[in-house]
Amino acid sequence: MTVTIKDLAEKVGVTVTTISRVLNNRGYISDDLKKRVQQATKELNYQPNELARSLSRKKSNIIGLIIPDVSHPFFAELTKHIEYYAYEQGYKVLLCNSLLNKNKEREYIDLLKASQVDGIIMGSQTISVEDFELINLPVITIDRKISNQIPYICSDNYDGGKIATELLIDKKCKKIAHISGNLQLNLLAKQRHEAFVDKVVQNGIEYVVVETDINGFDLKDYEKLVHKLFQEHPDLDGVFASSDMIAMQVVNECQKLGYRIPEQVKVVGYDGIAQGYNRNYMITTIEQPIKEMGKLAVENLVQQILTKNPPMETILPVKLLERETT
Amino acid sequence: MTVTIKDLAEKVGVTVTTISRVLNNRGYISDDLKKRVQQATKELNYQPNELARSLSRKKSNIIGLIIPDVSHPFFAELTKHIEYYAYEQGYKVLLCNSLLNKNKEREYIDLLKASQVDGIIMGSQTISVEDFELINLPVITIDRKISNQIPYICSDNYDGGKIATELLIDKKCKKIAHISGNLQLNLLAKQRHEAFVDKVVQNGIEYVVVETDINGFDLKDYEKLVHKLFQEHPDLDGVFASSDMIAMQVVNECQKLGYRIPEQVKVVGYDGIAQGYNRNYMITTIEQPIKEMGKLAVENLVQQILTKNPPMETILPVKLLERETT
DNA sequence: TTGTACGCGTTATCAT
DNA sequence: ATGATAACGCGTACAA
Repeated sequence: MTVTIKDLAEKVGVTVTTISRVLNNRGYISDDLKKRVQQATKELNYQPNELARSLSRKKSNIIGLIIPDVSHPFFAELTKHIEYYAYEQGYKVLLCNSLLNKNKEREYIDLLKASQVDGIIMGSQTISVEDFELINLPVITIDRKISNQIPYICSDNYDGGKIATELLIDKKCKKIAHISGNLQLNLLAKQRHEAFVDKVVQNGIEYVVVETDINGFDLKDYEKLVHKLFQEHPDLDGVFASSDMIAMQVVNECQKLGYRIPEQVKVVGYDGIAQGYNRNYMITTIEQPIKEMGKLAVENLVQQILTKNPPMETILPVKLLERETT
Repeated sequence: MTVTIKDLAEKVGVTVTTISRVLNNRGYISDDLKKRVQQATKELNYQPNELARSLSRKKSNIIGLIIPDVSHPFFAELTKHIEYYAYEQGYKVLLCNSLLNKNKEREYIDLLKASQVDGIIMGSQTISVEDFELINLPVITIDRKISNQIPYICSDNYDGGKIATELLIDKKCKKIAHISGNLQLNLLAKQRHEAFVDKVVQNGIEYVVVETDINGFDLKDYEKLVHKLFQEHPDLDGVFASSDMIAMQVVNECQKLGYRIPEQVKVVGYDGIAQGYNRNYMITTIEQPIKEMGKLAVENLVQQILTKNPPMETILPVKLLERETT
């Protein structure tokens, strides 16, 4: 049924070796032969079996992408760009949603290794550092520094937190809340929190910090969190949310409560998702260079795969997008 | 370096055949041996090579997912559920964004075949019917009927269009616009358009139809389209948009123009994306059962792979979510 | 410029 | 209950 390199060889009247050579452009081959092979390839509709190739070459040209959840807009966009650049470099991407579930994450890592992927991009982060170091495969993490052995890529979280907080302070906010991602996950994103605290303390501003649940991105949880925040602190006049999704909830809650934005309450989000939910909302935000992050993640990983030595640390600049909520 | 089944066999003191048997639970094996193998597997940290397995078995347990763009919230969510159910059934998913580019789509199809995927879920749809039938692999399409040979899955587009249009008519709209997806793509989604036209004509309502560009989901294009629509038809009092993304643009444009919603203009969207951009926007919408679609797509495809005969046609019901824009 | 023969890691068929 | 060996489809020293 399936036509193999043998059939091709027979048809052309040479051996498989020669065919393989032609197909991979290795060594010397006569132009005449080249054409005959191409011809036969068309006629038989031959397609090389990548599985067999990978097995023989010990290289699958597949990279694994582990993220918490593609349906989160930040990761959706990141995934899009990763896929794009991976394809450009000749790699396929195997998509893995960990759902921030430790077991699924670990299982996926094993599965990826068993599948002989050439490398892994980790945008998820629940397993321990030790588990991580057992991976024994090219890996790059997004927004998390695991150890000195594993390259990571992130945007300048501290700077982002600083810019956001300073903006609110400049705009005369007197009591500012920071809604942070979960801090136990030990992401670099927690530097946004650090910058926030540094700035409000430096300026002697009253502040409050709350953090989201460790289990992911449930909008309803955000809703509750925000609701509770304003119940306990009705006098807030500034909010720095650690994602645009959260910021949207803040805007909604304020509308419900009848607080005018930006007159009474100012809101700054984070991420700057291009597909524009946020853009529609016109929320002031700190934009991460998601496309660039995806691109560099792929490039760094490919470098590792080719046993070059890519940078261990890649920190990309963020940008303030001031819109209608400040 | 890498430990293979041979190493295991040596260590345990049997042949690879026996090991393979134990690993795959085939035939009779003594309990004692079972334990020794498990023991050795742990000690050597052995992991079967899925590539070799797939090659030998002629089954990769990989399914290809071709969609226009994961960063579009509808597909992001669909992808999430597809990945979830695929994983549950023991399949990995290879992610392919066609970006609605005919060539990339075709290249990806070839790549997937070469990679020996067991089947393909097609959420993208630019290539021709003939090209499609050449695929010669289990395939299921989302929202497109290709031929009588290829199963498809969709929600009830006609009903959705009907419900949306009727709602606007019931609410006394006198001039209604429908912003449709591109009709040349020949998606089943065009039935929304058909239902719209049927209903407005039946009721003698003034109407106008515009359709989006064929090249994808650029928000800026939506913006222009909507802007132009209201320029040419400032007297619109109802809009049925074929996606929530577009509906959001309509809401924005109305705000810019100072049209009050829902008093002066009523808006109905489509999709009902759970992650809630729309939910935040509180746009009345027709909800597609995205999770169910993902689940059934995977199940149908797996059935095909196992050479059962799954249904050729799966049409799921939609639901009106009435919120604040009608 | 082309061919021979073996290896990649696993499964499957037939024996024993 | 376990083993020997071919097969899966391709790549690659080494030869010729």
